[in-house]
Amino acid sequence: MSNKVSVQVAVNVPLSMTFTYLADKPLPIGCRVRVPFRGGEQTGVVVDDQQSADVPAHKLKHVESCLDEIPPLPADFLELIRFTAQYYRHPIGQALFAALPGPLRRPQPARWPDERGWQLTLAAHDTEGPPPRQKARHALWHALAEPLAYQQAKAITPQAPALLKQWLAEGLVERVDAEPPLVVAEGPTLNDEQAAAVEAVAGSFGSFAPWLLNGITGSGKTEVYLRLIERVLAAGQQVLVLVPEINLTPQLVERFARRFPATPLAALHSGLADGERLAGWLAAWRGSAGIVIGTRLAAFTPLARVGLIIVDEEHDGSFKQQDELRYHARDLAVWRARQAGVPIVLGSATPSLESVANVEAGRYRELSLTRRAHGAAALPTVRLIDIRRQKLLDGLAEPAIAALRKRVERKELSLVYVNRRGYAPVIACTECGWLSGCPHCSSRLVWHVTDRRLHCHHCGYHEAPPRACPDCGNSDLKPMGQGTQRIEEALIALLPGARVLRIDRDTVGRKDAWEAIYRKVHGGEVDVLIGTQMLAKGHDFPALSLVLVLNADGGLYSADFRASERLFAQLSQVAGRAGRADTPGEVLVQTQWPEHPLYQALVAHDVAGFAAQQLAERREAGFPPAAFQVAVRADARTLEEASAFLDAAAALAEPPEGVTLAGPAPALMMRLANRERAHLLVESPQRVRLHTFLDDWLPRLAGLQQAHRQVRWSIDVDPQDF
DNA sequence: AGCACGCCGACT
DNA sequence: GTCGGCGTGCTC
Repeated sequence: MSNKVSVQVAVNVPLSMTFTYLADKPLPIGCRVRVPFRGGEQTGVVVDDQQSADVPAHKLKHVESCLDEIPPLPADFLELIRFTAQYYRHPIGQALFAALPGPLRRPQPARWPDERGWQLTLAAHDTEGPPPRQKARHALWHALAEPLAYQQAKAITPQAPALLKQWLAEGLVERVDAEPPLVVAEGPTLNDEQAAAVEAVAGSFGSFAPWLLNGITGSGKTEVYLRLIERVLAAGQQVLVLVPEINLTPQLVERFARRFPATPLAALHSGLADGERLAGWLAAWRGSAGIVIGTRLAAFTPLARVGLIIVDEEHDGSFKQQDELRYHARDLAVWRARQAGVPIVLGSATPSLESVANVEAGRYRELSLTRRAHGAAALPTVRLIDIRRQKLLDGLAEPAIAALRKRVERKELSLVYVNRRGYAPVIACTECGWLSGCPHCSSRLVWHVTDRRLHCHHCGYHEAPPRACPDCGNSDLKPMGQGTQRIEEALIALLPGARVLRIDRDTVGRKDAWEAIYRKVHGGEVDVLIGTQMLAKGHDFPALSLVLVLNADGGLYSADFRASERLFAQLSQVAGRAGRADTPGEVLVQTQWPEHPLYQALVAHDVAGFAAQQLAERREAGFPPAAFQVAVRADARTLEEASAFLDAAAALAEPPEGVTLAGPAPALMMRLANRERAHLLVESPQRVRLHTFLDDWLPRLAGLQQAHRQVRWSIDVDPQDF
C-alpha cells in the first residue's frame, strides 16, 4: 500500500471546524474536492495539508482527486476567507461557500470560459454580408472586421450570441486569440482638484495606501475613478470597483464600458444568472477582466493582477451584510488592499464617520473635491420650515404646498422625499422639544406600545412614561414621526392636475420597472415624484427644481446612534439632486427642530462641520468609531425567551478591563416575522481587547442552545443597525 | 444546518 | 401490533 496523506477540508456546514480526509497523494491547498459526508456527498475545499489532532482513525474517510482542471483557489483568496471567518465569527466552510459563485459550490468540475474573440474569416470578406436595412446584423458584421470580444459583440446587439453561433457554423467567423487593446474614449477635462486627486493616488500605485475621496455631489468623483482606472489598465493591471446595492450599477457599468470599449469588464451584481456570474468571477480570477465591478459580494472576487480598489459611496449601509456572514465589504476591501499592496480609494460626498476618524488618525489620506465639475452649477438653497408654528394640511405646511404649486405651474419637476425608515417612537414634548433620555447612558428611551413603557435599546433600562414634560410641565407629550401614511393621497388632492408618480418598494418591484420610471421622468411626463430612501441614492434623474423633505425629524433623536449620520447623508444626497446648471434648486425641510445642528449644517452645506460635531458626540458617548462593538443578537417567540438567553450569555462572560457588556435590550425593529428580537452589546475602545475577549467567551455560548431551544442567535461584529 | 437515532401516543 | 411526534447528538 502506498502511503496515505491527510488533508483538511472545509465543507458547507455551520461548524467552525474543518474535516480530515485521507488521500492517496498530496492534494494542493485550494483545490475543490467531492467528499463523502454524512452518508451523502458534499463539495469541499482543501484548506490545509496538516494532520488534525486526535480524530479516531476509523472515522477518516477517503477523498478522490481534485474536481477541477482549473487551478486550485489562490492562496490570497483563502487567506481572505480565513480572515473573514475569524473576524466575523462565522464558520469557515460557510464563509468560503458564501464567497464562491453558485456553480463552484456544487461538486461539478469547472472550466475556464473560452475567452477568445470572434473575427470574420477570409471567406466572409468575399461575401456581401447582411444588407444595411438589417441594422443590427449589419453593424455586427462590420465590427467583426476586427477581433471582437463577447462583451463588445453583445453591446452591439443582444442577438450577437445567436448570430455568432450561426456565422461560426457557416464558416463566416472564426475564434481568434486577441489581447484586447486599451482603447480610451475621450473624457471631460479635469479641474485642478480632480487632477490633483488623480496624481496623488497614482503616486501611490504599487503599495498599500488608503485614500478618502471626499467630493461634494456633482464634483466628478467618477471621472477621477475613470482616470485612475485608465492608468491601472495601461500598466496591465486590474481594478476592483465596489458599488452599493442599488439599481444604478448598470449606469456605472455602461459609463465604464463606454470609456474603455475594448477592455473586458466583469459586472458581478446580484440577479446575475449562475453561468454569467461564474464566467465573470473566473475572468476576474484569471486576470482577463480588466475591470471588475460589483456589489458587496464582489469584495471576495479573486484577482490575479489587481492594481487598485475603489469603493464608491463608501458610507452606504448596504456594504454591510445583515444576515448569515455579516461582513462589511468596505472594510474587507481595505483589508484586501493591504494584503495585495495596492491603493484603495473610498469615495463619498458624505464620508462615514469611521473613515473621517481614520483620516484624523492619519491612517487614511483625504482628497477633497469642493467644486461642482460642470461649470456654474450651484449648490441648492436649503430652507427649513418650522412646523411648530404652522398649521399642517395632511402633514404638509402651507409654504411647502405653495412651493409645490409654483413648480407644477412652471412645469418643473419636484421631489417629495418621505423619510420612513429609522424612526423609532421617541417621546417628545411638543412645546419645548424635550426628549425622553436614558438616565443610565446616552441613548434615547423608546416608546413600546406592547407594555406601555419607555425602553432603552442600549442598556435595557425601562420606565413608565412621564405624564408631563419634566422640563416645562406641558402635558402634551407625543411619539415623534407619525402621519406619513396619507401623503400621497393628500398631494393629489392638494395639487389638482399635477401628475404625481410614487416610487417605492412596491412600484419598483419588477426588474424593468426602473426602465419605465426613467422613461416617464425623462420624457417630462411627471410633475411630482414621491419617494423614500431609494431616491436618495444618486439615480440619474433630470435636475429637480424643488425637493421637499417630510418627516425627517425621526432620524434626529433616534435610539440608533447612527440615525443622524444616515439622515444627514440621505438629505445631502437628495439635496444634491436639486438644481441645474443655470438655476440653483431649492430644498425645503419640514421640521420641529429647525435649530438642530444637523439641519443647520445642511443649510450651510457643511459636511465636515457636521461630521466633526457627530464625531465629538460619539467620542463623548463612547460609541463607534471611538469604540468597537459586537452584538449578540437573539430572537424568539417572546422577548422574555430572547432576553433570558442573552442574560445567560452575559452571565458566562468575564469581561476584562476595558471591555463592557450592555443589555440585553430589545432591538429597534422589535417584532420581525412574528419573532421578538433583542441584543447584547459588547464594547471596547480597543478592537484587540474586544476580540481577545470573544475568543474566550464565544466558545462557552455554544452550550447554551440546549437550554434555550426556541432561541435563534447570532454574532454581529461591527453592527450597523439596531 | 440537516439527518439519523430514539423512545412514547393514536391508527389500519 | 405499527406510524410518527420531534428531543438530542453528530458530522472527518
